[in-house]
Amino acid sequence: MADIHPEHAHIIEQTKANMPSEEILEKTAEVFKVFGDKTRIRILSALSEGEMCVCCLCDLLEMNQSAVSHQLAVLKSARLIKSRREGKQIYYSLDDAHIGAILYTGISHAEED
Amino acid sequence: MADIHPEHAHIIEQTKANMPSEEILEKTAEVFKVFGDKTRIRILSALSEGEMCVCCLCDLLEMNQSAVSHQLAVLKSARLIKSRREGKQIYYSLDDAHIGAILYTGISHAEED
DNA sequence: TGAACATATGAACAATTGTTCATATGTTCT
DNA sequence: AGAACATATGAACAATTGTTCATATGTTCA
Repeated sequence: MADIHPEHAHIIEQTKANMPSEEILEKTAEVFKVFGDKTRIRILSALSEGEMCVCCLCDLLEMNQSAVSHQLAVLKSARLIKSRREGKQIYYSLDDAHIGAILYTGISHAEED
Repeated sequence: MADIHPEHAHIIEQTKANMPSEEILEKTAEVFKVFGDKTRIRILSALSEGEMCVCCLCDLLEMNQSAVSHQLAVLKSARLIKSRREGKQIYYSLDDAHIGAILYTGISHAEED
């Protein structure tokens, strides 16, 4: 590891002071981690069009019900989606508009170049 | 797996038609995956203040040089950061303004509630 | 109440990931 | 050219993750 040049010491302190807290950094990484899976992106993308029940998602994604439910649980515990029951079926939707915005930003970035 | 109700079939087709391509969905997940690590979020957060050399990052993050370089390589191959050499040192910075925007959106979300 | 349906959940396994250690590459200065 | 410095990279390992299979929970309807 190299010695720190005198003129760098100040920048390091400055940057350290401006960094979000460890707790926020941790939370931020956790949120992105949840977005960082193709199956979950597909679910979020579908839900960005409106609420949908589990069986529809299974059909849409062509995945078995267990795999879909597991990912819905991950998304829900991260508060990216919410659910409501209607009879036997459970409908999922994006938790708030913010989620759609994050998703859209990421998709836009991926669509470039 | 349940049968699809007739009124759902239409929604499924509609949603499927509006979904980004598999390639875009894949890319989107990959980008978020790179954002989904605390060390990398700390690096990106630091670089959002301006360019920084590797040894400064090591000092700032209190991590060894190898670990930092490995993560810089991940960030660079995902085109989230770029580098420039100045003598013996290599300075890293965010690849474009878009990256800062995505980071900021995630941090803002984490800061809520 | 019991059968059929819709969804959730636990265990297990392969695959992926982040860090460390050791070493290689590339630059500067004498 | 050789020494010192700054960074990159390969191998190895523990830890985490996504899916599958089997089964549990909760709801509706006869």
